[in-house]
Amino acid sequence: MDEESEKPERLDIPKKAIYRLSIYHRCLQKLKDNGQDTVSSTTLAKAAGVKPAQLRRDIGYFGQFGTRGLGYPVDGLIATIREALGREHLQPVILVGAGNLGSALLRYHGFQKEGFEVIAAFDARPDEARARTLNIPVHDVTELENFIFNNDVKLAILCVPIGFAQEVVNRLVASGIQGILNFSPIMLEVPADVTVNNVDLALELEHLGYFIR
Amino acid sequence: MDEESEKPERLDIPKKAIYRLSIYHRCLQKLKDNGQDTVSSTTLAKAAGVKPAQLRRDIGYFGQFGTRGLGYPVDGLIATIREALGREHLQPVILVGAGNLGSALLRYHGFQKEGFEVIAAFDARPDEARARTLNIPVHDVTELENFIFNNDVKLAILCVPIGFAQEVVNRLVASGIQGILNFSPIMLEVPADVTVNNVDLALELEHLGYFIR
DNA sequence: AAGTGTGAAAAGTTTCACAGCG
DNA sequence: CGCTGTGAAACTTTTCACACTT
Repeated sequence: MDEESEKPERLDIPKKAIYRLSIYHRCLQKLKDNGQDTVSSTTLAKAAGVKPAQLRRDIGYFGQFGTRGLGYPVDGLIATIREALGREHLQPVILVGAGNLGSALLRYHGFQKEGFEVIAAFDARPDEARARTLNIPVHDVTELENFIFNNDVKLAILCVPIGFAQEVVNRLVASGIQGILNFSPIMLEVPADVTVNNVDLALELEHLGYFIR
Repeated sequence: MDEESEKPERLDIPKKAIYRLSIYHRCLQKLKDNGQDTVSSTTLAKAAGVKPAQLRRDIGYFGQFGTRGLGYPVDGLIATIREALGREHLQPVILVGAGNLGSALLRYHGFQKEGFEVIAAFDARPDEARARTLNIPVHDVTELENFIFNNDVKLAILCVPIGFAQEVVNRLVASGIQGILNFSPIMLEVPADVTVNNVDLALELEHLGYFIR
C-alpha cells in the first residue's frame, strides 16, 4: 500500500504514473506490431487515453528518450518501461484459493501474455476434478511455504474466502512474497515492504452506482 | 471516466471518496451485525484503513451526521451512504461475454451480496452446456437492445474479447446503459454521461512488478 | 472528556506554455 | 517546423490542528 523503503530515486514517481506505464507499454507493443518505429507523444497519448503533456512527464521520470522534432523510438521506450516495471524476465506467480474466481483466473490468459507465469495454485481442499480441467498443478495449501521458498516466488494472487485471507497473507509474507494481488474484499495488514493491490469487484460495481441516475 | 454532466452538488466530491464510501458501508454493516449503534471516526477509520480526518471529511461531503463527543449513528450513516451510492433499491445488471472470465463472474456472488442482481448474460455464441451450469439465462447477443430496454437496465459488466469491446459498448450506450464495468484491457470511448470503470487484471499484476525487488 | 466539523496548510498530480533541440 | 523536456501554475486530495458541541 505504501513504501518508504530502500528503493532509490523511484520514490517520487506518482503511483498513477506507474499504472499508466503499463498502458503505454501495451500501446507501444501494438505500434511495434504495426511496424512503427517512432511515435510522438501526441499519438501515443491518444492511444493511451491521456494528454500528451502527461505522457511526456511520465516518461520523463525515467530519463530522456525522445528526439525533438521526431518523437520516441518505439523499441527504446518498450525496453525502458519493461526495465522500470521489472519485466525483463518472466515472473513466476502463484495463486492461492482455487475456488470459482480463482479457477477462472487460472484459465484467463491475460497474465501470461503480459510476462507473468502462474506456476502453481494452492487450495485448502484441492478439487481433483477441477484441477484436471486446468493445466496448472493445484497443491494443498500446506505446501505453500516450501514451494514459495524453492521457486523463489515473489508474487501471489489471493482468492481465498474473506475469513482466511489475513491468515494466508501472514504465511505468504513470512515465506518471502513481496507483492499480493488481493481479490478478497478486506484490508490486509502487511509490513511496509510488501505491496498489496486490491481488486474489489463488488466495490467497482458499487462505485458505478453513484454515477448512474 | 469523467462527467461534467447535469448532476448537482456532487461534482466536487473526490472520486476516491466515492470508493471509500463503499468500504465504509461494509465496515458499518459489520459493526451493525455486532450490535454497535454508534461509532467514532477513529474506530471506523481504523476498520476501513484510512485516517480519521479523512473519514470525517468524506462523510462531511454529504452533510453532518455525527454527535460531538459521541460519534456517528451506525444506522444513520448506513442509510446516508446507501442513498449516496444509489443503493436503496436492488439494481439490475447484465453481463456481456460469457466466456471464461464472464462465467466466473456469474458464479461469483459478491455482487449479489452488495445489492446488485445480474439478471441476464449475453454471448455471441451462447454455450448451452455452460449455460446450464449457471443459474442465469444466457441470451444471444442480438437480443441485447430489446432486453436492456424492456428491463430498464442501467449497468453492464463487459467481458468480451478486445476486438469486440468497442462495438458492444456502442450498442450498450445506444440502448441506454449508463455505467459499464469493463474487464477488457482497452480504453473504451463513451459519451460524457456514461461512466466506465476499468478493471484490468493484467495491469494490476504489472503494477506490482514495479514494487518488488 | 471525547469526538465532530472544518479552515488552512501541505502534499500530490495534472496541465500549461514555451524555450530549445534536431 | 515539429516535437521533446520541463519550470511554473493550476488543480485535486490529504492531513493537520483546533474551535466547538454534547
